[in-house]
Amino acid sequence: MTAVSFDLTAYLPYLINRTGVELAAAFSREIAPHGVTLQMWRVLAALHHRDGLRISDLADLTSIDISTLSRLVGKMESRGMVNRRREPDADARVVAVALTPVGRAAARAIVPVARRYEAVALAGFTAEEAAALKRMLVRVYDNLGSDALDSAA
Amino acid sequence: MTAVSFDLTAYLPYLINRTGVELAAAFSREIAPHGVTLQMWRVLAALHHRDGLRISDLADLTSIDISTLSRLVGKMESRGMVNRRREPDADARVVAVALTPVGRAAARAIVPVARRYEAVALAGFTAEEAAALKRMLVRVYDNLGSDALDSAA
DNA sequence: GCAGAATATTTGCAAATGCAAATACCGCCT
DNA sequence: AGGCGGTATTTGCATTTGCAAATATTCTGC
Repeated sequence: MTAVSFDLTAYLPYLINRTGVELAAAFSREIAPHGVTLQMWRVLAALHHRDGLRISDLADLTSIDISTLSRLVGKMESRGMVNRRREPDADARVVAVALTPVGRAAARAIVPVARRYEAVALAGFTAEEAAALKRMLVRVYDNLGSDALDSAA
Repeated sequence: MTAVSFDLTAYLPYLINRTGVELAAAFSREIAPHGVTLQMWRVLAALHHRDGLRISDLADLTSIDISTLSRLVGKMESRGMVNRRREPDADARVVAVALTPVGRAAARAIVPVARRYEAVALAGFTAEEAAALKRMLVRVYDNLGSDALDSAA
């Protein structure tokens, strides 16, 4: 600490960022053998959770920028993991992204790895503690949603 | 949920990632007026916490890749926020990065914003809850450190 | 004291990223 | 019916990113 003393190691954004980065790096290594990048996994997981999502829904669910996602979906499509369709009888602006059998198989193959990985992250936690952690993360996320950033000095 | 049912919304890496991304995006907007990017703030915060760090220490503390950091420090140096020095009587491979008065002033100006921002993120939390959340994040981080990724199926 | 393994940082390069503009389409209002 | 503001996605473009190789320096064993 210099001057205005600011304890980084007790600063929530710092703790969340480093945990997220570490989690991402380690998990990327885990799934690399499956020929899938972390971002691709995020898309697969979202579609596994609920198939036929629109690009913008995927953006919400994966926290990936829409433009990046548009290109990523294109890449995944060319690899035969997903397909885009414009529903004929629906809003022609929206693109529904759906898993192909290949994509579904990849998702199914990775889900157990993801579960195991979560277990590693939560080693030593009781079910109660893990649930409490998750609830708190949801609360933090919700706090950020309602942009309460006004009380300027 | 499709087939193998995987509840994304209760999946820790998902919860952490989206919170981290949201936190980063919102905070970036907050500090943009200060002419500082989020990554620059991370470096400033690390140096404010402890000045004269080496590039590799900064990488540990900020979770930024070393090569990215090398370039970022260069940019910050050219903006007069930090300076690099090779200590004459020490290991000549290492570069110590130190805040300049300009960098220190920027850090001091942003610290209150950061504090306020943390308060927004933790709105509705008791001090006890906030501390519990932080402790758990540290535990998760530590769990990932000791690479316990072996129990292959 | 010196060759070779190890460590700290920088740099080359291709890929990923994100903002903003372009495109395509919807739907309301008159 | 027709224009206009709004929404979904894609694309242009400059920047950021990260891996791997290059560089510079230290350390170890002989």
